Amino acid sequence: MSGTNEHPPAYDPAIVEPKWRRRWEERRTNTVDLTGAARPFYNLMMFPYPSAEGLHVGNVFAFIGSDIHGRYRRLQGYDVFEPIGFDAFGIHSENYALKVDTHPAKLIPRNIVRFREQLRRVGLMVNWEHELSTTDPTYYRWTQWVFLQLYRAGLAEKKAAPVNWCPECKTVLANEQVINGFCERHPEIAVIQRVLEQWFFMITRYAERLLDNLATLDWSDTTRTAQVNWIGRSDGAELVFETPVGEPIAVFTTRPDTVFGATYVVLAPEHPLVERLTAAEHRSDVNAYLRHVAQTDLVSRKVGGNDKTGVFTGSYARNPATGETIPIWIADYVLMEYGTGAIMAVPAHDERDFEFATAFGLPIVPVIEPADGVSGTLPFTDWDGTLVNSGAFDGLGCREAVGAVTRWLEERALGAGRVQYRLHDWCISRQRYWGPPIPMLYCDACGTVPVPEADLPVILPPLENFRPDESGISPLARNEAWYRVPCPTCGGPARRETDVSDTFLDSAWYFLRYPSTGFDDRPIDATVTKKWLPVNTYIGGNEHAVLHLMYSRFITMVLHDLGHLDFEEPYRTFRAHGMIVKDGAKMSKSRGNVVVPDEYIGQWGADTFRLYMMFLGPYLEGGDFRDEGIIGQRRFLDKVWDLVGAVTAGAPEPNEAVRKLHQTVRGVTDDIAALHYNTAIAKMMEYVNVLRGAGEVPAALVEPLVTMLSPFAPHFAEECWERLGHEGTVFESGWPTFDADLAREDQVEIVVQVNGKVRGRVRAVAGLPEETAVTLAREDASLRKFLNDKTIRKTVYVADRLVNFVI
RNA sequence: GCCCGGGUGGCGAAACGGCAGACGCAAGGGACUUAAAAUCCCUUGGGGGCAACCCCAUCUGGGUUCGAAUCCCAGCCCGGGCACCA
Repeated sequence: MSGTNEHPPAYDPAIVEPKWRRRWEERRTNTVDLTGAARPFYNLMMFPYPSAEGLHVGNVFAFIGSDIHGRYRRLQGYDVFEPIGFDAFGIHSENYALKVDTHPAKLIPRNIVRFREQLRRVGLMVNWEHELSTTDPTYYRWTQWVFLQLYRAGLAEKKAAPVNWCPECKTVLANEQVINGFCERHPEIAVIQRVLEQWFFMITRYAERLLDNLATLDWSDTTRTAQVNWIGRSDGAELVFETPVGEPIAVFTTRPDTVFGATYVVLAPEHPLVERLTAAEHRSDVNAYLRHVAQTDLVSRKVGGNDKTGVFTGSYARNPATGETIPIWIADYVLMEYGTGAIMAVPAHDERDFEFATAFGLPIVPVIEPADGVSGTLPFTDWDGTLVNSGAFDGLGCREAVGAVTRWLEERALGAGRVQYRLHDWCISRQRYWGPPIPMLYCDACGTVPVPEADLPVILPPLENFRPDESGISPLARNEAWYRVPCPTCGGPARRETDVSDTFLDSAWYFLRYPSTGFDDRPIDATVTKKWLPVNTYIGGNEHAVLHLMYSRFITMVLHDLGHLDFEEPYRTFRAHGMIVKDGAKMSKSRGNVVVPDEYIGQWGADTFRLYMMFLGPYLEGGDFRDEGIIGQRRFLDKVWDLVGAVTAGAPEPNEAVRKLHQTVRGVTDDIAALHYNTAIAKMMEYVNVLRGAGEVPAALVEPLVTMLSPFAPHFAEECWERLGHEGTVFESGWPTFDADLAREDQVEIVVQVNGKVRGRVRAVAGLPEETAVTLAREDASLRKFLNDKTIRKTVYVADRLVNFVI
């Protein structure tokens, strides 16, 4: 075998990568002992929706970044659990299935096979023994169980609610499928609204806790801010406007200080008092208006600013502050789902009311004078003003007037302080096929009855034709054999709920299931959950900053309150990574700019590709995908490969390379911890460049490099580790430590400035006292012409870095 | 309209308020080669100068500071999210 002119083998990922993937499987390298682990660390990444196109580079970017974190934690000595699964139910899969005319039950398993293969090839430290899919009855059985827990807790309610309806598709559309009021699939068809019975989760009852807890979480600020805004807390008051029909109109306002300027009241078209307050002679106008509103879809109704429409009811209400009677109008700029569904209109101090009052010739009474005394143009909506035309409150500042006016009205039972949230209750009904059936029954005798937990799962029945139709009722309603069942309570005839639940319910609890996938008789095993949860680090995209992250926090809180969990926040640390775009735009099938990683991984290997994705730009910011420059990462690996092949025995002499090693360990450690992967790679490259210029390189200088590189290029690092004579896995080598003394430079270059401009540099021993350094700087020859005989007014000294003379 | 990001060489980018452009790509020159590829060495923000050096330069305009890519104010552009929320 051995020749005389033996060259070390060149690095070939096509050999190295399959070899190590096989070994990891054989040796169960990525499997953690869930019961025995001493230092459990739960590293979570967002499970993908297994689309027909396969994983794209955006998904892979997210996974690689999370995987690097997991591997880094493992090297620090943690027992890292890094699971993956598939978010395979939902309207995406269903719509795609309809389009290609293949049943999702056939399509999805096919896609999952492809995804698994792609994920495997990326070289993630995934523990495949805990894989899950939301479409698996052993999973959605417990999704249904979660629904029942909420129902038991009184947090699930069925009520009528408007939905978007496309008359052409003959189906309910999600808000995101409505584009400027038109159906996304039929751009010429206007979407209308229809009222259907839907199941809701009462997440609004948790609004305050969801908001307050945010301050305690270690989350990316952008994500936290998004949640704060989504919850949208407003402090204000609910005020009472008496009406001739006995029942008063309650309005919510954040500006009770402007109540003296309320010149009319507006009801949402769906407001319960509309009917009773409509005077006979206005009946036909009102009915015509209500019909008009029903023709408009929910989205374009809210897209607004412009043309206000409305109609007068013919009735009047009493302004609780002035005692005057003011007209009651109906207008669709008032939304039933926010506040009380009615407002007091203060046209002088609200943009929308001003527009409406102008359009319909209603009176505009200013009650706030701008603080600067200049009577500004109306509407004046700022807080910095004083009250006028407001009786005893004239002269008060707006902010103090809020409390004073509210208290005054409260004494007469005409108002009270109130907090309002923008957060809506979570509609979880979908009149669709591809989801877990909602586990409820309707019995003629007993009414609404939950499916007993022992009868779960309610299996989603095979259905040849799952296309939604004009009925607005789920396709499951066509399967009579399935929905007709005896009532579990009385045995009489009952029918199943035929709606399925929202995909966001599937994903709201998947992280709770991963550690417990081995238990088929319970959703969440108490012992294993206590050990592994809450999640230590969750890394994912900010596109889920509100919905998914909010829903999973809510579900976790509810399960905690019911005694199923002993923590109420699911994710200790959340980091939002950036988005990978292509040519400046989000990747999407419709844009045709989706890039899949397969070709690159095939050509360069996973390790080069992983490094490349992470080097593309800051992980937390994302960037535009392009493929120029992959070669740079391959060159880097080749250089490390050559260093590994040429190491010498013996201990390293203290020299420049040793210092650089310790600096590199320090820098890379900090960078990885902060998810600054691009600069971590750059620092390793610098170190490699130093080693290459250093002549003989002892193994002790290369081994820590291999370890630091291993989270980024795991297969490559394993092979190098083996070539360095080690058995086992590099992931048990331990994260390298650094010595601050050895990292310290003993010579520094001090920049000498005159008035902030660099005029010279002096080399000096590090750590010089200020006086010595300043003297040294002043004597520098290149400074002479700038200083000459001028007086130095001030000297600024930054240790080991700079001296600045101000003249 | 509102809320988040972001604007730095030919390109991706770096830079505790302290030498702007680390690291990498591309490009140009050279070495090796019959040749090409690969590899190695050198150059590479703009302008001036034989040169040591000097001037200009981080979207624009102001400000704070001994000193600003970085902090503050105003504006422009790009990306993402929300959208009549009273």
